[in-house]
Amino acid sequence: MGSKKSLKKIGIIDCNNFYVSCERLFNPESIGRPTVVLSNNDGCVIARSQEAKDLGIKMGEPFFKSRDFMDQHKFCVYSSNYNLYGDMSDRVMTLIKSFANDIEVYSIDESFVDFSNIPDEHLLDTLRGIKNEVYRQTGIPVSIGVGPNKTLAKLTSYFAKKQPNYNGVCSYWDVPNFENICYSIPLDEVWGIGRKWYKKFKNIGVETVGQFINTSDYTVRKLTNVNGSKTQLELKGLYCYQIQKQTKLKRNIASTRSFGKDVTDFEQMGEAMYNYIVSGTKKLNQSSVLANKATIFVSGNYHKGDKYHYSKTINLQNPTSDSDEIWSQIYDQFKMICDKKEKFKKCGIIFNELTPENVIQCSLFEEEINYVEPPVNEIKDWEMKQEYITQKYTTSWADLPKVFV
DNA sequence: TCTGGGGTCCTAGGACCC
DNA sequence: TCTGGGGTCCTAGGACCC
Repeated sequence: MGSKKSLKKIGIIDCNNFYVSCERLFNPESIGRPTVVLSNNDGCVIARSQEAKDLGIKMGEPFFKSRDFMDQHKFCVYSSNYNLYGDMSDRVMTLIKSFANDIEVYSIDESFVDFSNIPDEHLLDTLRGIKNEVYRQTGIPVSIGVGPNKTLAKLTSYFAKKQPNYNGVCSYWDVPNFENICYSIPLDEVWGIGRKWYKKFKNIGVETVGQFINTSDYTVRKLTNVNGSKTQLELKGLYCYQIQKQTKLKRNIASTRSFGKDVTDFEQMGEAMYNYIVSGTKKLNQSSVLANKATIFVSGNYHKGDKYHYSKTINLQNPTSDSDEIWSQIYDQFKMICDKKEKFKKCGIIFNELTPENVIQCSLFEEEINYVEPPVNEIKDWEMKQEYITQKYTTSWADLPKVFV
């Protein structure tokens, strides 16, 4: 037990069924009923309550396919409301930060926390305390896993959720026979092993975490990349992925969207793209950065077999967040990639090589930009669908009820 | 006329994550 | 009829240079 002292104790705190939990705070009628939250365009299911999971609703399932089933079972269905989730996330993360210094906000509903300074004998009590306090102050239930590194923390939180007796808090060092249990955990439950890699390993007879750990590093490296190797090392107990205490500057900012319907008209494509440029530049401004490059793309309806995707990266003449400047500079290339097909389902723009806007850049040769008129069009096939949005409560935080106190 | 290797940079595409 | 959006990182391959 003494050797444990030298190890890191890395925790993962994640919110259970986060979007559903947020909706339930303001729509209490959904508590106890199967509940789902839909993606943009009400396209597919991106969050499920436990009741929905128990009824067999899968993550990413197309909504139209299970709509009738959901009606029959009296589901509560919500279009996604990212303002609400973002606000709730801030509250939860701020609270967690008040308990621990070294925290990495990893996603909207998860953070890694370094608990290394907490004595072994107090670890579980501390974690339970955090779980209870987050629930008491925000109404959001969380699960916590802790282990010697991020990968094992994640795997441990899988236990915390799966096994009711852990009550949402689980330590790697308290799981009896962890090594043996690994032979009953499917490899794709591991953080860092996705669908494609799982398939590759399955093909060579490696299907469980235990088997993966015992696969030669040569094979792992051959079937994956350096990150696959790191994942294997972490499962063996080594520490490879650091906690990022400082939030890193974003490297890219994107604005992309699927259309409500297929779009065939170049004018409409142009209008959609221009709109995404405008909303993308708003994000640039919010982050106080300018873009040096822009990648534009158009693609077909993947699910209908139109698997084409054309993209082009454009070097912008000056670092900029001006939508008309950007529109003018991408226009020719955009027309070119649109000419390759006549039917599209999606397009977007990704800004790359971002620089802080307060750093003034002087270019030696100020080139003239040939401005292109922004498009105007009446018909908007590309606009998205949102039938189940609940707008309330997101604008006024003073009205936020303190539930579940 | 024929023949090379090594380096950088860029981009597209593919894997992963939530 | 109807299948998300926004990120990160890695790698292969082409262009170009010496």
